[in-house]
Amino acid sequence: MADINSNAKIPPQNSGGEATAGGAQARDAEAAWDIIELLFFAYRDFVGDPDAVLLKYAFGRAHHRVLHFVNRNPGMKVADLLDILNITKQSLGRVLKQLVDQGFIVQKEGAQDRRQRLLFATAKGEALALKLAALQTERINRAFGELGPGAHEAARRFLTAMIDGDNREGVLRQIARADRAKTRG
Amino acid sequence: MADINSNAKIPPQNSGGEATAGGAQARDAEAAWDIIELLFFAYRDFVGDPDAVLLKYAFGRAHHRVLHFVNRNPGMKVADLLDILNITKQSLGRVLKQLVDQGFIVQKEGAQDRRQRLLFATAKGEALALKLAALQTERINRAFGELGPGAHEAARRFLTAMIDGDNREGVLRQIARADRAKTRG
DNA sequence: AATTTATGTCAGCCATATTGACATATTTTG
DNA sequence: CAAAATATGTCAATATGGCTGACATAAATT
Repeated sequence: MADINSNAKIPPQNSGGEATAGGAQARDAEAAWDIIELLFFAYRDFVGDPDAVLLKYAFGRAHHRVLHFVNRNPGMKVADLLDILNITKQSLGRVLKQLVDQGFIVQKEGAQDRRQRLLFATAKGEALALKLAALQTERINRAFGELGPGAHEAARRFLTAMIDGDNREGVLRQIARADRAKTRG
Repeated sequence: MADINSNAKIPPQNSGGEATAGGAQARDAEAAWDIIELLFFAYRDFVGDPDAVLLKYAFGRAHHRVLHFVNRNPGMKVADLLDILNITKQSLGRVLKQLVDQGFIVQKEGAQDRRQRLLFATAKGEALALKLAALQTERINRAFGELGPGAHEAARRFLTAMIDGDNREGVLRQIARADRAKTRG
């Protein structure tokens, strides 16, 4: 299980009588198969939502990731973005250049440190970022609507607990900071 | 936000005083930013676990996905796998061939329909699939351990609700069927 | 017998990632 | 101040995992 592409239907199974070729099954009883697979399918659908919109701009998911985090963290450094995305600067380079060239992101020289190229979403970039987030929010709110109250908090707690322990605080701080950044405006 | 690569630390933010280039923020108040980003980071760490193991076999996430579903659904048809992964047979071909050539998966002619090449994990393949699932299960169980009882059920409900409505039943059936398949052995 | 289905394969292309080397400007340090 | 470190960018080559289109084969269905 890893990242995924997009949607697909679960096909009818042939459930034939053939036995598995392997021998040793039984002690995988405790494996959390349900969560592993639900996470796979849920995430697949979740990231699939924006794809149609991105297609119209000839953008891929790489662009989405960059735009999302830049929009959420106005003035972030290139190095910070690289750390969040965990890609090389060469990989970021191409995608970022396209976003800048097409006016979705601007880079401004750092005030204290003029080597830095701080990243900002333009109005155009923010509009796209919000459109994409709205699609995903729609799915999330639909889910919370189906589940009872408290579902949001439960999901937040579950997802937080799934993050690497040594990184969790940083993530929470980052989310809180971004919230502030985007709320004050 | 979309699929991701692997781990990375959240860097300190420069939180500079620069204002965003865009103008319109404020009505994104209802966007579920927290869930969007938590899902991103949680999934990133979740799929990152197996990467180190896969590296030793010179396998990628594509191999993991194939091996996972074949192991969970012994005797599945190639066409079913294509539908679950939502890739083309040409894409599957390369990865599947490597798994077959290296003895992780075997293909058997269908009994009723001899055109079919039913897929089975070998003992070797199952061992690897279980090893990878164990890593992910470890993370999941750690999370459920931190949260109280009922966390498993809550997570299951949340993730299920996040799946496309028209696909949800199929996913649940698929998971249940796989559980049966691997339990009877 | 003709058609459809399940699968495989060849060939070429694209997006996104990688490593390594090197360049430039700026800040920090000895 | 000179040297070293840092932030960023860029060139080139390469790998992975997707894609489309075309075509092939065997077996099932009509």
